[in-house]
Amino acid sequence: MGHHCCSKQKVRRGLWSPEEDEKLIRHITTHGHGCWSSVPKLAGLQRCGKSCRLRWINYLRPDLRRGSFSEQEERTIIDVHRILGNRWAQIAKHLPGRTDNEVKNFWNSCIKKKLIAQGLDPNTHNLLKNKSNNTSTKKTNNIYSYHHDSTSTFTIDNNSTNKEVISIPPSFPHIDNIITSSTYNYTPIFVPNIEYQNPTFSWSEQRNYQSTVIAPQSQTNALDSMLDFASSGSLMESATNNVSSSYIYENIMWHGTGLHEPTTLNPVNIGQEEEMQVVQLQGDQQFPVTQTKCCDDQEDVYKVNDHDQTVENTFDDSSNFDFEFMDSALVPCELYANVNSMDQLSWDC
DNA sequence: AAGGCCCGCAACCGCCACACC
DNA sequence: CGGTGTGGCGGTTGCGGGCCT
Repeated sequence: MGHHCCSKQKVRRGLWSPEEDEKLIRHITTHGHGCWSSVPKLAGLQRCGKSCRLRWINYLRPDLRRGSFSEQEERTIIDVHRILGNRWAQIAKHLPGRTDNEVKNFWNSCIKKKLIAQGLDPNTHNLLKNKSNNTSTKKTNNIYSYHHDSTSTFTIDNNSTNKEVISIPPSFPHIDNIITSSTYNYTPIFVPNIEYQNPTFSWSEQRNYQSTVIAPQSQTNALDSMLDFASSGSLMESATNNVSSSYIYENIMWHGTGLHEPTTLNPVNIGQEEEMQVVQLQGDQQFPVTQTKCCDDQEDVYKVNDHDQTVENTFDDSSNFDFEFMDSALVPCELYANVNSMDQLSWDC
């Protein structure tokens, strides 16, 4: 087996010795790699060209950044992965000095587990759904996870037989204003100086019910309300949720955080429409968005009322996503870090 | 101390896209 | 236009070190 370039040769396999590394470095720094298939012969190595290339790119390159990933890098990986999926090479481009292999390994060994522990599907970044107890009503399929900052998480499975409480915040700020609409303030995280030649509208994600839950002081115990919800499957939410998401609109990637105002949190209300306002902060235009959540396991349909036009998009995972644009639109983590992270759900006092 | 197990990471494998002939 | 070689990428494997019993 093996690659075409090394099928005829007797090649070494396995870990590289320091001597082999030295030969490869010496050859490439003096001659460049040129055609990789000729590198082994020219460098005096009994390796296949492909192996040489991999060793250089992933390990020997002088511009590599070694060591553990910073929190900022981790955040960047999660955020970009949310949009691009397992496109490790593309993700690595946003992390200077990191290789696709490194990012992939870090994802598989670390981030993946963290997301699962947070109740998130590492593939979709959506809330994990409990498929094991698929009974007649939809509500038994849903797990709602509530997060507050990064220090604690508690998960409520609305089967009510599985309530795991890891920690509960000791107190909650008071909320005075009770309004019924949801307002999302979107800020562009990348504003290219281009004309809108090819308007796109792509949600990278929507996550309705993963949010910070802030109970009013009048509510003696937030946990009680959560457990009410868990047991009944329905609860008039006496809380204000921070919600964040991002999407692409008119070739601009927008990141939004906002308040999902008190509403009915009810897993059986799937199919009902939920209105939200998208407010463009740089400019005067507003884009009202109607978001319709369809049944489980079906596509979500989003209607965008853009000015006087209505654009309708149907999404199946990220299949309609403008990958090419994303590659150019996403910025390195140093610049990216000054916007609120999509997952950063902090107490809003 | 030794054996088993787990896990991170380097390396490999297989596939695809593209260039060239 | 098809065959071949090469680069690139994502998925997977397996080595080896650390930890536990």
